[in-house]
Amino acid sequence: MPQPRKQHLIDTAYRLFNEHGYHATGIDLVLAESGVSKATLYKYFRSKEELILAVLQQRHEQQIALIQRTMEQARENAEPPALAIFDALDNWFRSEAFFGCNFINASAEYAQDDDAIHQLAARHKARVQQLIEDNLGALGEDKAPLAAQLSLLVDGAIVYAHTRGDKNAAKLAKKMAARLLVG
Amino acid sequence: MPQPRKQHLIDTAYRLFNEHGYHATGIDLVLAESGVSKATLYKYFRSKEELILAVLQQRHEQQIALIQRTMEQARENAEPPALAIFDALDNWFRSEAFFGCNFINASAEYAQDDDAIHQLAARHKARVQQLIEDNLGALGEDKAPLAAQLSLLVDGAIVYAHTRGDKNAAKLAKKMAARLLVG
DNA sequence: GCCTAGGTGAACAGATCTGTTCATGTCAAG
DNA sequence: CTTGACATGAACAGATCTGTTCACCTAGGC
Repeated sequence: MPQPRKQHLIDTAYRLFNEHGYHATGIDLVLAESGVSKATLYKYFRSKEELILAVLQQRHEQQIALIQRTMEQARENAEPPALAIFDALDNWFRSEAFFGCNFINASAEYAQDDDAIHQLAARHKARVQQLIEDNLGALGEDKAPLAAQLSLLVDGAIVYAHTRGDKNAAKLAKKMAARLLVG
Repeated sequence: MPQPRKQHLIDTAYRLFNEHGYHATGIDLVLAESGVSKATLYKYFRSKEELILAVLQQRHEQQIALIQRTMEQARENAEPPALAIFDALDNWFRSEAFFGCNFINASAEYAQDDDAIHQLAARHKARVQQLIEDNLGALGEDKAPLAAQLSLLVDGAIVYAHTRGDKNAAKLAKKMAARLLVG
């Protein structure tokens, strides 16, 4: 087993950061909830910031994989891949563990754009947007701005759902996305 | 002069909360930057949370007033008031002091939906959406979902601009909004 | 001059934060 | 049985946090 405790720390921290935010979640709480000792945490991570970055990095990879799977499945069903993202959002909003997007929330807490955490969030969003663009199919040469608009809709839906506690945000955004795709 | 120090505390705290976030901004920093003593702060506010709520409440009133003014001016110029909001966003994104929306950021840091700060943010967003709905003009009976969609676009533009540092988000959102309004 | 209201500055309490150190415990391989 | 790798628990340092208290100062009204 490769580093089971490191992984357990990341998973526990991920949950707590979501529920209570990054600054509000102390290292001691992560340790208590995970049952790992403080010395072990600081063996795997040089600082709390490094733990945060590891959590976001893992979440980044999971999200990208989920989006790719969702789009692939949609293409098999002869549906527009870009629209399928909003169905995935809909599922997410209706799950118990929805406290907004990790990256948007991290951007909010680390608001300065030269902060490493803020920049990681920006890179994640750019990667998602690129993924959308790559899956637009044969839609003329204006793919880039269209992907940007769809990406903006994704962020809008997430924030709308979280701040207002309104789980219908994904459907709302999907209608707008569908309009964009018909040209 | 009615309570000039109280106002000064709110203004200073507003700036610092924006730049560094709510948890990351300590009371002591607000005091140092404002030049007010700690005893005075705790005379006007029973706790840090109350100061945060006062900052958000003031920001709420200012935002509502700005949106109303923007829409009124647009109507005088025979432009769609709902679209004018995105021009106001564009100005905001290009100003120096743009660190995202106070209410979205506060929602992110106080992620639990039963938190007083989270709820104040939700009420603000609902009020803005109501304002949009009231200014849709003669657009059939489906004003409510249209206002919700425009509100989602506003949030999307703000988050897009802040996380990615892309100031063109307002124009991107405005194009989508214009599409929605033509019916 | 005197009183009062409001503000300051500084000290203080008590909690909590990140990060370090180290003696002890455990367990598997040789 | 011994060794080594790994983890624990607890104490510790030092900073920082919110919130309280109080002696002092200052300015305006009488």
